[in-house]
Amino acid sequence: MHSIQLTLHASESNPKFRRSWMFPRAIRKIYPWKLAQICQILNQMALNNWSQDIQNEFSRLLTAGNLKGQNDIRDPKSGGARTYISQLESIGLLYRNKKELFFTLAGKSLIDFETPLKVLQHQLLNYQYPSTYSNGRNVRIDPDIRIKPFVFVLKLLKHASIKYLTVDEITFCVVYGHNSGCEDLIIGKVLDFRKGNSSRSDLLNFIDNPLEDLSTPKATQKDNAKKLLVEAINVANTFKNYLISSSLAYEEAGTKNIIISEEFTDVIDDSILNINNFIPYTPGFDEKFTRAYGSWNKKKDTTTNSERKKLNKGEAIISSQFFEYIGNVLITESAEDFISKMTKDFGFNRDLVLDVITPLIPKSLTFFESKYLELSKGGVATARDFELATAELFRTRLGIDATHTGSIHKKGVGGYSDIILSNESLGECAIADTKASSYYTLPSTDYAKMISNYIPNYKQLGLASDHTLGFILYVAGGLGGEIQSKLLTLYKESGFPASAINAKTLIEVAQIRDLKKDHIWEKLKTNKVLKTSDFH
DNA sequence: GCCAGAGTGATGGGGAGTGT
DNA sequence: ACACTCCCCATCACTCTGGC
Repeated sequence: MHSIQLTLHASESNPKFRRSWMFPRAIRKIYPWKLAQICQILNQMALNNWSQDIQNEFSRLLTAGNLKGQNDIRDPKSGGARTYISQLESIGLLYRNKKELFFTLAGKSLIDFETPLKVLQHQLLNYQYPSTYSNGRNVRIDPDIRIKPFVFVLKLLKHASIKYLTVDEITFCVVYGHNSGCEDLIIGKVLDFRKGNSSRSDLLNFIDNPLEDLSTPKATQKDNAKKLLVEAINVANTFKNYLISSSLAYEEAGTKNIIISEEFTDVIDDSILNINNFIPYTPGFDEKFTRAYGSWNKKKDTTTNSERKKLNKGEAIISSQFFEYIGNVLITESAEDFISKMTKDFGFNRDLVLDVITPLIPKSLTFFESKYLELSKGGVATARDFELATAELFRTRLGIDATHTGSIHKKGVGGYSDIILSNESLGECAIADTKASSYYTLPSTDYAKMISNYIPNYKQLGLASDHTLGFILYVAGGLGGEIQSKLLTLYKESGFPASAINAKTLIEVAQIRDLKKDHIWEKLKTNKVLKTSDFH
């Protein structure tokens, strides 16, 4: 155990093993709703005899559901479907026993709408080598490599001298992340890379022994360092897409820099503390490993799962399309857009569509969470969608009247805030401004806009002219700096309570059951950066 | 031990999408 | 309009299995 470095050295030139990370890339953006979509389709198949025929049928269903391209299967023994299965297995949603497939508890939770984003985060934070996947015949990651890739990179992202990573820099992790002791080596390489203002074309210069370090058992051109490096960059790109899909990190607006998501600090820090706690893996006991890996909240889930209702082929397509829809659109009461798409484009009967989706609607918000977080940090590119989604969230999920005023043009000087909230029963309204920023500090220009434009102007909108102004609210992806004291100053100067809330908190509040509108309204007046616990 | 057929999933590339 | 990024997938090199 003390000789990890030595053992690695001994196998360094063993061409039987891969020396770098690998992830299945059937799909790279593994958004929770997308994984749920694939699991949903798979769940309609007969899983007790996973033959090539069933695999081809699975491929056809993926095509029918617009989940993959419209290509016909040319090779009768196509590995396409197997790559999807391998991917679901590698993140612990599925395990295999001889010719049968089974969902793990994590996999079941995903289809059952139980906190899908948390499930994915948990699975990635527990992703480890060695594993069933890393020991797989075509992967063959060196069994001495012992690391949790996602936790390792998140820890680097927290490092004071690193702070962000690009795909090029993540390639160093892919190639040299053999155990947690490799951190210093990688930090050194990243800093050297930055110091030289290097680009992708310089990357190979930072690989010590390209042909050995980049070697994989299946590479067809084992002596072509450039090709091998492209492959490692591809793995880094896949890794980045996995990580971003889980919302644990995000791409900084306008750059290619990957940055840690502050709002998930608690789960991330907990995983960093446990970075050296591995799930035991013994080659040959693959089912045992994956079931342990996939039992994400085992303590809670002791009930025997009742057999899920099998949907027919049409219903499975409607259902899986609906997962995609609710992953990308915050739906109101009726999902009319979706219904008309399914009737017009797919030719389904309206009643059938309603039958399938009606039970899914109440919990649909849990799938929109990752999209909302993405919008909340996207800068100018997503600012408008973030305004609209926030207004919709207030209206349909918090029961508070909200009007999107961000695009109303004001004659003369100044403008209006993004959203006006109103509460008839109290005779009050409120000004809300959204900021699609990951680190919003309420800068002085915004402060001035509030004082000199939004507050004096809002009554001209005629939406709430007879209402008194109850409070001012900022909604942003992330909040930081001196925002707390600035809110207090704003309150003192304007006379109106001023609060701020981040996107994650707002969407969590929207998921709390039985919150009364007036209760939320009062909490929004508390003059501070709000937390979910403030609303209970 | 040898062979043939079945199983496997990484590899490399076509091409859609995106930014400028 | 052009360059670049990166998504998704079918192929195919390799391994395994079982019959003799």
